[in-house]
Amino acid sequence: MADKEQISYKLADIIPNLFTILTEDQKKLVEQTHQIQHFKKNEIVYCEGDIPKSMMCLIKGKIKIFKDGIGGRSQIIRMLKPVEYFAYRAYFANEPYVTAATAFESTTICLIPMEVIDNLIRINNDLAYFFVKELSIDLGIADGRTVSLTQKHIRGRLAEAILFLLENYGMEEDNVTLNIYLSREDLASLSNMTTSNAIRTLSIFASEGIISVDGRRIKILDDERLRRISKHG
Amino acid sequence: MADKEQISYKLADIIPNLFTILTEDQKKLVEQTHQIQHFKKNEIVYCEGDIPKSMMCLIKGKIKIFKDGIGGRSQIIRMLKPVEYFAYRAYFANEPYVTAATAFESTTICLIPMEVIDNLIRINNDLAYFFVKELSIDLGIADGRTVSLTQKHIRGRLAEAILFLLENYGMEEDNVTLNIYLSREDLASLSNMTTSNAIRTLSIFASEGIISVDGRRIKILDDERLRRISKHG
DNA sequence: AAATAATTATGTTATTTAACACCGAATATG
DNA sequence: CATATTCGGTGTTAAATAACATAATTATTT
Repeated sequence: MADKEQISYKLADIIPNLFTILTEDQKKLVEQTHQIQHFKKNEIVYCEGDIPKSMMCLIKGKIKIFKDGIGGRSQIIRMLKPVEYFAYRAYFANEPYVTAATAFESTTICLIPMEVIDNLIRINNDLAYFFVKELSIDLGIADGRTVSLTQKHIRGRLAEAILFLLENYGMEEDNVTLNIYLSREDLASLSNMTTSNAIRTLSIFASEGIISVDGRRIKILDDERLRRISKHG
Repeated sequence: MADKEQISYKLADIIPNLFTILTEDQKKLVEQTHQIQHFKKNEIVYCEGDIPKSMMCLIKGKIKIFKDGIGGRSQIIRMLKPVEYFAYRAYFANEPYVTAATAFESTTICLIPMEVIDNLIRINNDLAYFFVKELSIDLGIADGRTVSLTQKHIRGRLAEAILFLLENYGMEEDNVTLNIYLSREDLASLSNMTTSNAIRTLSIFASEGIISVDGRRIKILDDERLRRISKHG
C-alpha cells in the first residue's frame, strides 16, 4: 500500500465512530485496505462525473462539496469538518458523483474502498444502520435548505449561512471570531447569491453592528439579531 | 387490528419490493402489525411536527410531500406514486416530521410500525441496504433540485416540473396528456414560483405551442422544446 | 337554483436581485 | 522588482419575479 504514514496512527483514533461498529476481523480488513491522503488548499478531492471508488472520512481540515450550476455559478451543498464521512452516497445510488469536493485548507482524508464498505454493510447491521441514520439526517437538512435558499431573501440567506458556519466550525479562542475563513465568492455560493451581493450584504451587516469584518475574518457581534434576520426577513 | 380489508389482499402483491427481502418469519410479523388506510382527496396523511410512528407505502393514488415555507408559501418536496415508501426518514434521523403529506386523490396506504421496521433492519441486512439505497437516491435528487430551483429561471423551472410529472406519472392512453392533474397553486409550489407566475407561464407555453392546457389537463405537444427550456433558459 | 367560495386569468406596479462597470488593494508570478 | 491576477468594494442599470388589483370562470355548498 502506497502511503500508510508509517502506521504512526491508530484508525480507532482517526475514525472512531466507524471503527467501534466493526468486529476485530472487520477492523483488520479496513486497516489493510484503507489509505491516508493529504490535500493542499484548493486541491480537488473528487470531481463531478467521477466513479465513486472510496468512501472518505475527513480527518483534518475543511472540505466543501459543491455543484456546478448554470453559467459558472456554483452552489455549495455541504461543508465538512472532522470527523465526517462523505463521498459514499453516489456509490449507493449507483451513479457517478453529481458533486465535486475540494479542500478549503490543508486537509487529511482517510479513504476506504467502497467494495470493502459494501461488503461490510452486508454483514454488519450496525454499519448499515449507521449509514441509514447518516443519510436520513442529511436528507432532512437538504430539504430544509431547499426551502431556505428559495424562499428567504438575501439578508436572511446570508445570516443563515453565517450561523451555519458558526454551528459547524465554532469560534476561535476569542469567542467571537468565526473559526473558518471563506472568500466572498464561497460565502455567496453557500448562500445562493452573486459575489457582489455577498460583499454588499456583508458590509451592510457590519455597518449595522451585527458583525465585524476584517478581510475574511468575521466576528459575530449580535448573535441574537443574526438569528432574527435568518428567521424572518 | 382495526382495518385489514378482510384479508382480501396479499402483502406480497401490495409491497413486493419490501416483501421479497424478508424471511417467512419477518413477513409474518409485518402481516400481523401492518395496517391499511384510505385517504380521500386532500386529506392529511401526516403533519409537520408529528412523531413518526409508521413507515408508509403508497399502494394506490398520489401523494404530495411538502414543507410550509415563509408567508404561507409551501414547497412541494416530493410527489409519490405507487409503490413508493415514505415517512420513515424522520424516524431514522430521530426527529419529528419536518414535512407534511396529503393525498392528491383517493389514496390507499400500507402502514408498518417503525419499531417493527427498526427491529427488522437490525436483523436483515438486505432491508438495511434497501433503505441505504433509497435514501442515497433521494439525497441525490434533493441536491439536484436545490440547484435547479435556485438557479433556473421561471420558464426553466416550470418546464422541469412538467417533465418531472411526465417521468413520474406518465401519460394517459392518448399518449400526450399528463396523467396527473395539478392545481396551478400546486404546480407553483412544485416549481418554486407564485401562483400567478405559474398561471402566466403556463399560458405562455400554451401560446407558444409547447403544451396545451384544458383546465388542469396538460397536453405535451413539443417534448423536445420543453427539454431545451428546462436545460437552458 | 342561488349563493358562496375557490380557481384561473390578466394587467400593472413595486421589489428584489443579477449584471455590469470600474477601482483600489492585496497577492501571486515571472 | 515589475507586472499580472485575483479579490474586495461600490455605484448604476437592467432583468426577473413577487405583489397587488380586478375580473371571469368554475366548483361547492346551502
